[in-house]
Amino acid sequence: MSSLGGSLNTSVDSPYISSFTDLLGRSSSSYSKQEMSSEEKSSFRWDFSDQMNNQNTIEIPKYKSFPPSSLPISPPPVSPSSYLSIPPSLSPSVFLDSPVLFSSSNALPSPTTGSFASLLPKDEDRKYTDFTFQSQTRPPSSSSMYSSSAGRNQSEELLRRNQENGAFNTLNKQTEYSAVKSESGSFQNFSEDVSTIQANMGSNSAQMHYNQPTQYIREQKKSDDGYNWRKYGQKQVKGSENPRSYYKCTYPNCPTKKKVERNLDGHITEIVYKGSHNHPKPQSTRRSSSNSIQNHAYSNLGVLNQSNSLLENALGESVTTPENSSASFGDDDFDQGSPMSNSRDEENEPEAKRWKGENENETISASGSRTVREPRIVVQTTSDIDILDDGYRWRKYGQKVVKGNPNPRSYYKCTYNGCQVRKHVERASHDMRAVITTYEGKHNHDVPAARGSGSYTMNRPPINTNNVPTAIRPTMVSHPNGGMTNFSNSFQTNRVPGSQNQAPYTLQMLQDTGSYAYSGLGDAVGPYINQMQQTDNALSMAKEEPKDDSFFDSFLN
DNA sequence: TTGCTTTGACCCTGA
DNA sequence: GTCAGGGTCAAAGCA
Repeated sequence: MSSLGGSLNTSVDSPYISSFTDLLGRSSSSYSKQEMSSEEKSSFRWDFSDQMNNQNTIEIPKYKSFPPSSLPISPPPVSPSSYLSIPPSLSPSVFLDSPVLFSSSNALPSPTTGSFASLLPKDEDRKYTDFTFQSQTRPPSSSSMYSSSAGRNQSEELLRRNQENGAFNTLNKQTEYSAVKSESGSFQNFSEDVSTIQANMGSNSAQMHYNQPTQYIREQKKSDDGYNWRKYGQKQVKGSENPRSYYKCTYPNCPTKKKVERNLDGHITEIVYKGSHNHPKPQSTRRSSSNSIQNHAYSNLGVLNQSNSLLENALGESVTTPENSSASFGDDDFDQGSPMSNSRDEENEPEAKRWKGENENETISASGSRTVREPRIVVQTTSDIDILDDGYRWRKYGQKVVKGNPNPRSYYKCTYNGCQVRKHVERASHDMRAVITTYEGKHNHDVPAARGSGSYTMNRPPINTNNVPTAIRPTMVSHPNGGMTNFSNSFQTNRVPGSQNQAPYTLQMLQDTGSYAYSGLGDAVGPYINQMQQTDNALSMAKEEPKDDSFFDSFLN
């Protein structure tokens, strides 16, 4: 869809265009994508900036209008000034930060992240045998964002240099993680795709998946998540044909439990962890009883985040944004093996209360302190809540289908170090466009500075100068700090609620700053832009390699 | 014998 | 108080 140079078009073929347009001001239009004329598509594509100003002059389908299979997958003639361009120096991490990277032509995105809850294959049967970091056997595809192998070669060289320079300190960690994930039999695809993106992004981290020593893979084959589990129950839960199995950590006095749902094929459809391990990961090579299931609910996202770190390391960049510091799969974090250990300390707090707590609004920290959270419920009848995010960084840590709503409820926690705020998001059962967001707790920090703002020091080529200094930060629908606020579909030059330090987000920032664009725009626009781009890629992926929805589902868990 | 899974019953919680 | 649903227990069976 885009050139090797890193330009990413904002083709309207992305379903998120609609959302973005909603964000830009459309409030109620909702004709299908198929109804969009080519002129409109072209208009939006080539005059994106104009659309920013003429918010009400174009109707864009809502998010449900997913692109047809006839998406253009061959690289279009790229005019860097014509598309919403992202310079090649853009940190690929932004592409890894949103699960929308993996899109589906027939799946609804996550209400919050835009992630597609079900896409990638989840084929346990494949397990280890077909996992390899070396398998970039898929020929360059026109559906890839970029198709040049030259960029990859260059990336390899850069990667090698970075490794020599010690910039790949976390490589092994990543390898371990990836290998672990491979046990689901599906991670290879993810790795490939990420790598493809990275390579195509011109990143020197492109080969990180391909160059990793296989010894780590073998090591990881020895165990699952490293802990030993004992199944203590199984139930057929209502509303799902999938039996749910209950596991306990076999370590003495370890309170950790997990419940696993499998579909009829035996594939994991959901894993929910309860509590955290109070012990180091057993060194035993004995396989755990949970049959090679990983910490899907936590590590799946972690791989994205750690990929970020790897990319950044590979790029030799210093990325110190709160998200990266808290959400990246850190180093020893994952080694702890705890389902909750993929982040910082606050992540390690017992989750017993949250699994099925006496009080859903109460959590008990490891030290015994209790945190009572006040739930807030906001019904958002927007087309896509992804764009209407609240400016904070959220990391998905779970997902489940709750009674009364066939739509899965996505669970997120604030990635800010020490912040206890959580939220869960679900689409209303009666209206898929309505999203119910429940916040728990209050942020103990401002809206985090936009990722990369001031942190990315990449050289960026000048790009589109057709700047439109229109603030594209949407009015927040709700805010954990300030409670609910009225939602407006109009763009405003407003500051992020709760933050006094952030400058208004402007499209100019987006266009001028290149890689800053994503970060500078914060969560509101960045993810959207990510989505636009990633969706293009993801859709191409989906077209190229039909994937089992379930894996992606687990990936998001 | 040990450790694990299976499975029906029981308990708890919330509506 | 009743009922439904989810989580847990524990006996039985299996490897």
